[in-house]
Amino acid sequence: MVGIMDGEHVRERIGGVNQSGVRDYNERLLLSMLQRNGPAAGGDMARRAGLSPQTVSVILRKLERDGIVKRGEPVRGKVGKPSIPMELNPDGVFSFGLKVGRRSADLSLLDFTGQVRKQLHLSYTYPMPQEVFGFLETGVAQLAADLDEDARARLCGIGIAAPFELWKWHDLVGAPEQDFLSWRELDIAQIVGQFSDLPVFVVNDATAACRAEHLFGKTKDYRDYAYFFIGSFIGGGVVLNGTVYEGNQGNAGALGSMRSTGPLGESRQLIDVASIHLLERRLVEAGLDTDMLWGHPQDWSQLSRYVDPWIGETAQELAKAALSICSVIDFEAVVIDGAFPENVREELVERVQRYLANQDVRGLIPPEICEGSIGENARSMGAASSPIFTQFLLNTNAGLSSI
Amino acid sequence: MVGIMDGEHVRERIGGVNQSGVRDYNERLLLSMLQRNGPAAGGDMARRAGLSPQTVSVILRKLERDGIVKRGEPVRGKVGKPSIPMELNPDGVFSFGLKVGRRSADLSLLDFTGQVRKQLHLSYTYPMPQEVFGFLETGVAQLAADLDEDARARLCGIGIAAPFELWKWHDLVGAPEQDFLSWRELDIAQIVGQFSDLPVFVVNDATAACRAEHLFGKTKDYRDYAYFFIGSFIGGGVVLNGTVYEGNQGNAGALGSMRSTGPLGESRQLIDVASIHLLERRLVEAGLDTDMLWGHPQDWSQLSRYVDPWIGETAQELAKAALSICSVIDFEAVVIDGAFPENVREELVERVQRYLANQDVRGLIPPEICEGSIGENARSMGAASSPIFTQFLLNTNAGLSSI
DNA sequence: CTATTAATAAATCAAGTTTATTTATTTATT
DNA sequence: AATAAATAAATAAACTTGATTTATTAATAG
Repeated sequence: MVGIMDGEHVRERIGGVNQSGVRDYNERLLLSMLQRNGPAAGGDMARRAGLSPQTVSVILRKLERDGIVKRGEPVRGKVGKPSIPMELNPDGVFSFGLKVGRRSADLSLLDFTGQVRKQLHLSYTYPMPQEVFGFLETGVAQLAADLDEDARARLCGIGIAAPFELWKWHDLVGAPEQDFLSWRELDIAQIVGQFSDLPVFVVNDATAACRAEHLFGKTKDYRDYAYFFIGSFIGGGVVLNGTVYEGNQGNAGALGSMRSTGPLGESRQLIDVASIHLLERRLVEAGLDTDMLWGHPQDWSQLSRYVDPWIGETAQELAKAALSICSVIDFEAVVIDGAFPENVREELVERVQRYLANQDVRGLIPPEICEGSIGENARSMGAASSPIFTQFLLNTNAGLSSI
Repeated sequence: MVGIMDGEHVRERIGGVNQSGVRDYNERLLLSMLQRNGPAAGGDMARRAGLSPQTVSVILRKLERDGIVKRGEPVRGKVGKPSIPMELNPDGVFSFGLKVGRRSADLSLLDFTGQVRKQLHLSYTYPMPQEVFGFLETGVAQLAADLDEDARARLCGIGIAAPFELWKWHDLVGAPEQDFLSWRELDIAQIVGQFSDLPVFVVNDATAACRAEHLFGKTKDYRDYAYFFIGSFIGGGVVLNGTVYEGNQGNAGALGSMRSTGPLGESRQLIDVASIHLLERRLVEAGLDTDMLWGHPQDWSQLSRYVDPWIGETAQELAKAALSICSVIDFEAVVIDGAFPENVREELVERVQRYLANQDVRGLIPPEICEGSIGENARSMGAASSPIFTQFLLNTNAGLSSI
């Protein structure tokens, strides 16, 4: 089995490959194919993977025995024996995902196919470790208690999505610097380890959202793309070679730090000119209630007087940033999502496309600009998908060398 | 054997792995270790690669039989049987590299260890296909004729480094648009195929330079870095996970297209503000002879009145670009090289470091800025290294799936 | 001479491939 | 409607490849 059952976690190897590495690779490959393209018969998968039908058969039967894939309905109507499509077993793997945000935290229980089975929510004025991890501890216990014994044994980890260097936020969120600095000293894995034996994965929040979009989103199947997630603060993620790329230091896709230039030629960062907190500030200045921004379901239609110009400015900045991004890596597309209503996303993407047409693209292959499809939940879903990805799916950026 | 001898070229596979894939991977891994870290004994390599000594022994003996590695002098002085370090056989593989530049083309014959064995040079006012490929054809014939039969059989390919969308250059180089457009229709592999059976690899020129630096340079062994090559026009390359990353569409590291902003807030590209052609133009405006820029060996000391301000402006732009680049991928370093004298490179790097200190690095891990070590020849050497890399070394970005 | 280490041969093990068989269908024929 | 032929899927058995384990030999320092 790929990982969880025998407690075999992620090893960082430098080097050579042996047969069990091959088996692990091929297992992950088949699971990734099912994850990405949906149910498929063994013979079909063999053809696509370039493996012999027998090999695929052996691997699939083992995965079936382990309960992480299951047989679908036989497909009749063609000559010959009907084919039996195999599919991921939704109940085969479960995972927790915690998103730590500017104003709230979400805890999701995800199944193997990316369905959010349960979700808990916590609001605050700003996040503090004790409260957040208290929420996580009780939440994990509560959600796990609702599962039957078999499902509980199939919990494969806890993913935690938080902004990079959260402790530097104190001025932005209005928290006392001294208190907030305690985030810095935190060993998250150690804290979580005190109340759970599940493996813990800490990820950048926007990278988590990117992973959710990549694994579970409806976006076209691009091999390489950059991803924006516009929340209180804008962030980004990067997909290379069909796999989310976190970066050697875990800080790839820090697109909020892209340089922009103000009207007076002064240097700014994207985070200062293309984030929802700008819109929020304008609402505050206008004496309006900012809770309208974060309602469930989200509806910004009452705010169009403030939202429309915000979309315009944000789109302009995103268009410029998109091209700089594509100078570094020749992404096929730039995908945009965020914690806003769908019609806002749609409008934003359309405007970016329009601005892009007027940019200087010498030396570049201009990317397609398209909408993400998950929205606000992307971060906690992406957090939860990290343990699943690491233990069951194929990282095409790591080769065999670091499985 | 990895490739050349049995004429087995690069296949793009999508999928699964079998035993021969494993063998190929491990062979490439051992060769890459020798390439990167120099001679090493089998046992030592086994330890580092995490393979059994036996496996390494078998592979090395085969590579030795094939003549691409050879035994070094036994190392005595330690207890036990002396170890026999293995090393790449310089005469084991040869490759041609053609650089097509703004004012000249270079053809290099490279050996397996990266030594330029022979080099030919062609100058022009601007490059035209017929002249360039004529030079390549006669040059390849001439250099091959100088080799003995065994060495000739070990030629593994022709790498060609040219700028992206060369045909769009006509206004920059002062060529008649109509003539120059013929570059566009060109099927380079087909043209070269008419006079040579060697496999042909076309690469972006700056990416080629980056590969030369990565394989043969003295730069510290960073896992991920961005690379600038400043020639007539500035270009870039990208190293991810210890391997040069060309990009899905072959246009990764198009750093010349990074956006910059002029004093009036107008949008410009790096290529317009950080290239040697700017310096050249100023020399022309001052009525000076631009040949001083391109002499061999290069000496710009007479030009300091023009060079110093150029360095300053270039450094400022590079510092800003470096941070945008590191927002996309969390590179450990930014390496700077170019077709200029070493003291210019040194000064430039120092200034970039100084400018970087004043930049807004919120949300980023600031990269180290350091000097490349190869200089002008990097592009043709890098071009020549492409066939060697593709056929003998390990692409850690491709996994096993696309070897 | 002994302890130690390097290199490699022989036997073993793991995983993919090839070939052959079984099974469930559809399609053609009677 | 009954039956045979063709086809395709799935899998079992034998085979092949390549890494690992264990044992042996070689060379050297002390």
